Amino acid sequence: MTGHENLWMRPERPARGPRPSFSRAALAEAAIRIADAEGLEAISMRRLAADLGAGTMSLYRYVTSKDEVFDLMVDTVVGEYLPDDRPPPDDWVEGLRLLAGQARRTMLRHPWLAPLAAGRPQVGPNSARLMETALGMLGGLGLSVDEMLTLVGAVFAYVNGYIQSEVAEAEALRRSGLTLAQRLAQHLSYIQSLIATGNYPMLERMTMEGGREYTGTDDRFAYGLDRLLDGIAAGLPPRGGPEGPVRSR
Amino acid sequence: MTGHENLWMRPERPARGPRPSFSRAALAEAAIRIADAEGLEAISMRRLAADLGAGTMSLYRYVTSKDEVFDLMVDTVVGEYLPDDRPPPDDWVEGLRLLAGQARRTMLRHPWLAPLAAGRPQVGPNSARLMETALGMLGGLGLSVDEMLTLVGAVFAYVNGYIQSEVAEAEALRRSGLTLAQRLAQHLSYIQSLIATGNYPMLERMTMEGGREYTGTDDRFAYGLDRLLDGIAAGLPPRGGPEGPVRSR
DNA sequence: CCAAAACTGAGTACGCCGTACTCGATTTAT
DNA sequence: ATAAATCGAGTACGGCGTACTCAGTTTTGG
Repeated sequence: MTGHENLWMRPERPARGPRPSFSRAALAEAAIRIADAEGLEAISMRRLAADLGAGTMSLYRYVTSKDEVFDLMVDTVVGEYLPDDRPPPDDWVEGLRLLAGQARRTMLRHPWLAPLAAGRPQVGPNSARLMETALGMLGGLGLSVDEMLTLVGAVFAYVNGYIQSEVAEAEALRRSGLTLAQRLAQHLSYIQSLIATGNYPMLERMTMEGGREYTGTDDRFAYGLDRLLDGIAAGLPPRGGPEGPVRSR
Repeated sequence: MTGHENLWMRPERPARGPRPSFSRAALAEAAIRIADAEGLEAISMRRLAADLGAGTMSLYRYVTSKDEVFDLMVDTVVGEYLPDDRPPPDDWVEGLRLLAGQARRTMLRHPWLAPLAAGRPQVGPNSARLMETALGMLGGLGLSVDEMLTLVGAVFAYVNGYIQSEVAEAEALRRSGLTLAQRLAQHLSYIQSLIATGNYPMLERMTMEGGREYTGTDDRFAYGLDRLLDGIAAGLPPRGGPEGPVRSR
C-alpha cells in the first residue's frame, strides 16, 4: 500500500544493501538488442537474464514483471525521437513534421516498437519529454492546453496508425521469408477467386492497373501527414479568432 | 507445395471423410465470445476447444495454428464495419466518415480488435469487401487506383491510430481496476516530481488548467478526422485538374 | 569499529501454454 | 461393398512467467 506502484516512481537504487550488478538502463539495452536482432517474441526472462549473465529470477530485483521490461524498452527508444539538440523550428507545422519523421525512422529501425507502444499508455520520462516538446511547439498559437492535446493527439494518431500498418506489412513479409513478388503471387489466385464472384470491381481494377506507378511509402506517409496538417492549419483561428480547433457541432 | 498455404484458399469442407463437428464460423464465434468477455489473453487452444466441446488437438483440423484463429476472429468482426444494406452516401466525404464511425464503434465493442488487426495485414473476404467499399466511394473523383489507395490509406491510418490509443487507455484502466480519478491520483506524485525538475513547463500548465474543459473522446476523434478529410478535399483537383492527391515534391 | 538490518542473486518448482505425433473409429465416393 | 480419406481424442515435449526460499554480501546506525 505504501509502496511505489509505478516503475518510474520506484527508486532504482534502494537505500541499503549491496550494489546491484547492473542497471535498469543496461537491462533495457539488452532487451532492445535482442528484440532488434530476433524480434519481440525472442525476449523471455530466461533469455534476457542469460544475456546479462544473471540468474533468471534476479531480473525481478529490477522489475516486477515482464511487462515492466517492455515499459523500459519503449521509454528508452522513444528517447530517439528527440535526437539532436538543435533548436526546434519556429513554425509549428515544420516542428510536428520533423517529430513525425523522427518517430517514423525510429519505429522502422525498431520494428517491435510500434505494436508495443500502441498498447501501453506511456508515462515514462522520455514519453513525457516527447509530449512536452510537441506541446511546446504550439505555444505561440494561443490555444488552451486541451486544444493543444487534441491537435497533437490527432497528428500522433495518424503517425502511429500509418507506421504501424507499414511495419506490420514489412514484418509479415520478413517472417514469411518470401520476396514481395512471391508473396503477391501467393495471394493472386485467392484474389482472382474473389474477383470471379463479380462483387469486387475495384479489386479487379486494382489488379489490372496496379503496380504501374505505385506510390512509395515515404510519399504516402507524407501525403496523409501534409493533408492533416493542412486541414488543422486551415481550421485554426487566423489571429485570436473565434474558433478553436474543436469545431462546433 | 501443392497445398493451400492460405487460410482463405483452403476449402472449409474437404472432399471426402466424415462431416466436421462444427464450422470455422462457429470456431470464430466462440473465440470472439471469449475475447469479448475475458480479453484476448484468455484465449488458448485448450480453452477454446473446451468451449466448443471438442478435444484440444481437434481444433487443428480447422486451423493450422493459433494465429489463424486470430485471422478468423479479425475478418469475422471486420464484417461489422458494414452492417446495413442502405446505399452508401453519394458524397465520398460522408461515406468515409460513416465507415470511420462504424469502425470505431466496432473496435470499442471488441477492445481486442484494434491491437490484433493492426498487426496482421488482412486478406480475408470481409477485409476485402471493406476495401472494396471504401474504394468504391471514390469512384467519381477521377483518381487512379493508386491515388485512391493512398487516400483511403491515410484515412484508415488516422482511424486505426486514434482508436488504438483510445482502447489502450480504456483497457489499461479496466485492467488496473481503478477509477479514472484513482489512476490520475496514482500518477500525480510522479508527474509532480517531473515538474519539480523545471524541465516540463507544459506539463505544469496541464496540471494547472487541466480537467477544466476536457474535450470528449468522440469530439477528439471527429476533430482529427474532419481536419484530415478537409485537407484531402482541399488538395483534390477541382474537376479533372492537374494535381492528384500525391503532392509534387 | 562492529553488529544488525537490508538487500542480493541463484535455485527449485508449479501451472500454464502451443503443438507434433499417433491411432482406432467413422464417413464418403466409387 | 470396399477402400480411401478424414475425424476426434490422447499423450508428450519443450518453453514460458513467476512464487518462494535461503545463504551470502553490503551498508549503516550506534
